[in-house]
Amino acid sequence: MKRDSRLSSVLHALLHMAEQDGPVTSDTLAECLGTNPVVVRRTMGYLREAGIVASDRGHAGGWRISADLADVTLRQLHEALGEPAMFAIGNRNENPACLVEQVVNAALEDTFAEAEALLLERFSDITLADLAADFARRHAAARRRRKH
Amino acid sequence: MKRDSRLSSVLHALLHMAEQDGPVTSDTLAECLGTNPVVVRRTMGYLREAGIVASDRGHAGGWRISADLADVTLRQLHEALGEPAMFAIGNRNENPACLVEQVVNAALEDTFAEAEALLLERFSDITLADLAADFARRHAAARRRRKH
DNA sequence: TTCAAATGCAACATCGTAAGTTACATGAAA
DNA sequence: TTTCATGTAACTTACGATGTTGCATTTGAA
Repeated sequence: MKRDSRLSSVLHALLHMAEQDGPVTSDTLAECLGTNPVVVRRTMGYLREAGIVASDRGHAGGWRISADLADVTLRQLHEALGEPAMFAIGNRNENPACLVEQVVNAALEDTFAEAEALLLERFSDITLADLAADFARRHAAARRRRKH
Repeated sequence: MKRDSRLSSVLHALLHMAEQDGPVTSDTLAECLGTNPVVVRRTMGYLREAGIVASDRGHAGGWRISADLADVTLRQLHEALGEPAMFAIGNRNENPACLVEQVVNAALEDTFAEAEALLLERFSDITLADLAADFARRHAAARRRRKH
């Protein structure tokens, strides 16, 4: 299964942007992420539509976070990306005439719906500020280790 | 995302087999599932390795369930299929040097691990016998409706 | 014995989609 | 007016489940 890593990508990008003073260019972000600037623009474009980031063209342009870090949850980011499918496992046929298959679908759908609800709930609880704080903690710890 | 529907497929096949007296051929199952007999053999082969079904060659051959319906859980089937990835969303890079990305990965991994644990727990609770009973219930209800 | 019906399996083709790439237009600051 | 940046369309690539073809093998019945 090929996984959608856009949520991971935008989180990585946003935290780097949060560490930076001015705007960050697509080229810089692409280097951080190990990808192509066009891919960065394409993916960050979804966040711009959702009002989470802004982009400036021309000299000294690039990407900025246009929201409060404490207000942006993983769930919002997931929604901004178009709520891609969470699961790599699914029903063979979504609207079967076969009664047997309906039973199978119902059982799987119920189970996956419960798991998706849990995921969305956790996503709602995690903000960019939480992750930035986690980073700051680890960063300080790493610096202490280097001193010894 | 292209989803893995093998779990759905084998459940559908197993319930049809449970309704049947003798062995069921790959051709018959393929028709039920709307697919190709070779795909059926390939997928059911995993269940044979796990001891859940058996296959007979030659005349009057086909597939049989070789376990008690009440003993086979969705979790066992998932394991028999090689425990395919549950999620269509994942980290961009599994072993990043970047501390920022490590923080992102950890947050996502924790969340998805919790959801996966929930899924596996639910899968452990559902047996083929449960689904067969559910089918029998719906089947009877549908027959009653037709009488009116 | 022979034939037909079934699985076993290897090799290859198809398909869908995120990701990657190329090319060029557009806008903003020096 | 030149340079640096994004915006975007069009195309290619990568990948794995799924689909397909072909043939060997086994089994029961005529």
